[in-house]
Amino acid sequence: MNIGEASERSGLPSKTIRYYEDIGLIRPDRGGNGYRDYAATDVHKLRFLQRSRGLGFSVEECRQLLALYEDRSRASADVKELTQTKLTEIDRKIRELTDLRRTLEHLVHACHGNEWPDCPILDELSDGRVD
Amino acid sequence: MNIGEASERSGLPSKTIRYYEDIGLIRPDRGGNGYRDYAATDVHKLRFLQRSRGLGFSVEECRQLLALYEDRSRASADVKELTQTKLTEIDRKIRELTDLRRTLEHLVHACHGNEWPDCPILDELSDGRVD
DNA sequence: TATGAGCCTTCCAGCAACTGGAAGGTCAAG
DNA sequence: CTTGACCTTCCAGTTGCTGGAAGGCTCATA
Repeated sequence: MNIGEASERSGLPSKTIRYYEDIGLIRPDRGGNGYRDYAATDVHKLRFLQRSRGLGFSVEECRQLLALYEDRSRASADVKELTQTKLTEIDRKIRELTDLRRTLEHLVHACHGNEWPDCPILDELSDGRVD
Repeated sequence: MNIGEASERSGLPSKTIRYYEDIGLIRPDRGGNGYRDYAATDVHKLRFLQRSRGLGFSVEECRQLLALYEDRSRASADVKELTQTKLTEIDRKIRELTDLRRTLEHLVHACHGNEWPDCPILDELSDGRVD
């Protein structure tokens, strides 16, 4: 499939897809006409990249995450350790998003009319490190 | 408090804090010596920025989120709509992180030895849009 | 009072991760 | 066989920092 379709299916702009190829994240085939030719696997990877980038992982971190998929010997200790690190990061992100969500909801429902520093819910939010 | 302490308390490098001032996200006082002087409020905002940036919100989105806090008339329809939009985004991010987490765990526990395209768990992961 | 470490300041340059635009080749439809 | 929507490469610009130089401020210690 051409880059346009890959773009549509992955949710990434063509420009970005070419950029990801430049920096070695994906290696699509080329047709006789020089056009890039994407397989379903490539689209999976692109969608994966689209998501993990949007979740605040750097390109280098995404490269590591992709490597977890590509590594045939996933049982290795290295890979397990890396995965564990990433799982911890993901858990932290989920926690932070949940906090953020709670803050926003409370702001709308309970804090209307008050400015930030005076709002008790935001104090509560600050991870116990309020000072 | 000086920028160093604000940095320590917010988790943001001093460089980044000065940059956020450049682009108008925060406006600390200045002491007689020209040093920036951060209040507790500023640190709250900085910590908030540190988190939301790390969760994949753009600086402009963070500016909007901060505005939600600063807007004295939070009951307005505009603000409620913006908040709702952001809540939806946050929910999506949480869902995506949860998926990502599940994928990683499954990869370690169930898929060892197989390559990506053949792994049924990754098919299942692709949001029903596998093709 | 001076000297030095460790802050702080501004300014400018560079990097990461795109993003847009120009200039031109390919392809399917009419 | 042309028109329009694709595709290609290349180069320049933007965003969001990040590092370093050059110099000023502060405070402890000699």
